[in-house]
Amino acid sequence: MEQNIEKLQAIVSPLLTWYDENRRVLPWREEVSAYRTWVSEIMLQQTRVAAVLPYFQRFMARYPTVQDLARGDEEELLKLWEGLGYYSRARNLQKAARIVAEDYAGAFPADYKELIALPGIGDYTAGAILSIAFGLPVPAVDGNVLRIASRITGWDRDVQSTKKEITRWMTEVVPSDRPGAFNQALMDLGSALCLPAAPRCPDCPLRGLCTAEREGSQARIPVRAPKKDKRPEEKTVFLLRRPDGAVALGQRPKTGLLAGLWEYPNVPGLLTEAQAARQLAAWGLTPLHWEESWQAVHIFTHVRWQMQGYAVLVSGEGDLSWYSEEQRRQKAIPSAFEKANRILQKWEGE
DNA sequence: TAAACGTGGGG
DNA sequence: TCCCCAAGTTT
Repeated sequence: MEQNIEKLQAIVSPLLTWYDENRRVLPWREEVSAYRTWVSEIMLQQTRVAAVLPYFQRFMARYPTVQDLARGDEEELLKLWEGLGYYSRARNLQKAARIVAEDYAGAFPADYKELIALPGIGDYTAGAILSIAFGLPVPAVDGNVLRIASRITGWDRDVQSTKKEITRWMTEVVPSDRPGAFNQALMDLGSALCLPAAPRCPDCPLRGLCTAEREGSQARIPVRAPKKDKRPEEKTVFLLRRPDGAVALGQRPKTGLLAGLWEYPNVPGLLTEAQAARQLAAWGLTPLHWEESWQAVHIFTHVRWQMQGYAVLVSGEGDLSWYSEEQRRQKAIPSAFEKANRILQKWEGE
């Protein structure tokens, strides 16, 4: 074990040197504060840097301070978050902002236990904020660190105990003079060179210090958990427009998948056009013109939606709720309904 | 502890 | 087209 810590200690200096020359220029690195580090880390959870960039910029323009976020409207926040996924992150972000604003007078606590008590902040994010924003020598063990540390040490045990073990090692290894740079260097190395499938070992500054590279075991380290099956779901989605331009939308339940976001009316199963016509009648609507139909698949982490879509011009109000273009602009509709969104955009452009 | 929780990009 | 993800946290 001690040997693994020594292997990791050996990478600190060459990694920092590499980082100083190769670090990515990122908006949350240009100007560092606990608030900005926190927001960026939440957005980056399970999300690529390129996807985060535009969201981060818009977010900071709209909510420059934690007080602005605390005072903000949740519906507007979700609209800003629309398309970024894992929407509970946005809700937790605001819950935490309100706690920081009220209980901490707007100043993030530089304390692991207090940070981790905030909604949405777990072990990794607390470590990232403490090291990057507060300069404290704390590890921030994410997927990159797991991958790099297990390869450096040649750790090929199953994934169960890996994170705890590597966190223990990294606690000893994080340099107290540049903890934030060290943690971010690991992220950049993991993103640029120490890739999951095809690591670019010949270009790596840690070549010669890496057990996996020496043994040629990069491909099987870290050991990955077996992938799980996705539950198939079939649904029929209705893009319904009235002659006055109003479109039917519904709000999803407050819990579960895409909680609280808006969606087009939909029912379980793949309906034929005749069945869809009966569904419209059941809602109390009269079809005036069947505009178009489509098929779409949307893959979530654990569910696969197979969708049949119908775009119909209808009359009546029925049991549904109708919204004008102005009202729709303020509602967050997830990417799962992209096809319908696109058709609607086309209509709005006409 | 394992499952739930999104999305867009790359191979 | 399909599979694999990417700076995890919550329950």
